[in-house]
Amino acid sequence: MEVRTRFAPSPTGYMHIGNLRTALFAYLFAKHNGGKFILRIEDTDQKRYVEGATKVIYDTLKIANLKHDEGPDVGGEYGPYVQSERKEIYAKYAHMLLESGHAYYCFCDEDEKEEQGFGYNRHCRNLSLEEIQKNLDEKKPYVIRQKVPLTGTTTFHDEVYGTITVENDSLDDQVLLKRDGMPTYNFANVVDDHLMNITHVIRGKEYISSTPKYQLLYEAFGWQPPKTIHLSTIMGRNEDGSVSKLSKRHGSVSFNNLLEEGYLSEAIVNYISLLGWNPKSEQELFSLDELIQHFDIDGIVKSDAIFDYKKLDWFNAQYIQKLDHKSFVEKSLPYTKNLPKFIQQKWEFASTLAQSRINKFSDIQPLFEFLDNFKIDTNLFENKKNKLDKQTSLDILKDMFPLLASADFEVEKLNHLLAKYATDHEMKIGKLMWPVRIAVTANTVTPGGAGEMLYLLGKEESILRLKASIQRLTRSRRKPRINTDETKAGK
RNA sequence: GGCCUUAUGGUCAAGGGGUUAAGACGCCACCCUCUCAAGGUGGAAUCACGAGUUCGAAUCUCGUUAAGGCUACCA
Repeated sequence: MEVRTRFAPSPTGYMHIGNLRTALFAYLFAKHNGGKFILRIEDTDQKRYVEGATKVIYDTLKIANLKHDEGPDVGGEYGPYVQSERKEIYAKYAHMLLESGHAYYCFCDEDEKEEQGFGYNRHCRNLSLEEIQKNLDEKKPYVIRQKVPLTGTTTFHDEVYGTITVENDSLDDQVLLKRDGMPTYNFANVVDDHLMNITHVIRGKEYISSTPKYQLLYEAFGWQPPKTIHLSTIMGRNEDGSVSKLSKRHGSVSFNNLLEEGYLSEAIVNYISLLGWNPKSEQELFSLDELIQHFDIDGIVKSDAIFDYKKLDWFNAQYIQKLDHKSFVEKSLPYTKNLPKFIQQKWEFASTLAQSRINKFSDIQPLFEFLDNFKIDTNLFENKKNKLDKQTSLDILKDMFPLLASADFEVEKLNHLLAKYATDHEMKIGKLMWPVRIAVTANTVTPGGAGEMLYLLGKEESILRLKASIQRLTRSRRKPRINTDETKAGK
């Protein structure tokens, strides 16, 4: 039999990363088994209708490369694939249950509950035919509830959690059809999964508790229930150390936000594929095709996983480094808008410095923006490793200055010039590069070496900064003369 | 509260009676190096607790604890 899985999101307007992971696993399982992956929109809650929300779902699947074989937008022989368009179907099946005694009309108010807090008090469970008819004639609003057995147990088998049995008296008479005639998720999902020939239901484990009720529904209809594969929850670490379901307070949790921050879709997919599943090998970097090839229920982990942004960063950095120059420039360009002009103009070059230095594209801004603020601190010229103090730095810079002033500002030429100067003067390369780099950037930490920084700043600006540094160095040397005498005396 | 589920380093996790308890991220150190990255090498760090079964338990059983979920006319 052909494997058919489905992804059944409700259109909320954004795609939670946990949801995307469910879609991924459903897709991978179907494709690994040469089956079909179906998209169904679960929009039975009309109060929560969000404009444009289905588009978010289509876009997400498209960007993540999870191509569905059937769905509202691509069609298929089991449509319609939007639940709000299937209203009559659910009504029909609900009435079948009514007739077979597995469901009943309930005319209670919406807030009718039992005092102890456990579910509905079953007030309407045993209404006489006359009472029901009377209420119906009076056009009293009603819902249809599932008539769950009061005794016995219900058992189902989950492909990852194993066999689970519950007492029927712990199950409530859940609503199947709402007052507005729409089905609840709990009912619609059973009807649709059957009608759409779904063979494997893959969903979050928060549905485990409801599965016995679905099981009862399948039995009432005389249907063969699909196999279930429940997935652990993706959690987030709270500030106080506790964990809870991944939500906004933990960071970006929607696929879109992550994309905006500059994570690559492939990296996100790769990372979340390893959350709750392991390939039983040491491989960690997987393309989607490789994921399809290796995916296996055996590797699904039962315990919850905490989303680790640091590890996502690592995956993303791996994917970024693999990008060829052209695509890196292309993808990174939108993140350079607020950078100083001179860097934007030289982005072709600056991007090569960025590529190995960022985890995500939004790291670009902080990487380069400091270059716009030039505030020299003469202490930065002191560097023990290169045996540099202010005086030697000044000497080097002054000596070097005319050479740079007449130099051709190309990276290779600059680096060559600098290197040649060092060897000519029997100087360690670092001893020369350090003061030059500091002199033009006013920073000890820069995304590249002296040559790269000079080139990035351009000749005019570099010369200006060089002059300024020399001036400041000269002044700082003059003032505390008494102190510097010591070093001179030592020579 | 009731019911269901889960429990190996900080995180993802392998291992399902005998292992020096893999690997990855992160962290630390070193190497490379004009700084920062990248890359390389190495290191610290784990079986929630208590009983039981067994020659032997991270692994099987029971209990405890902790965490999460469900208990909606949400999904």
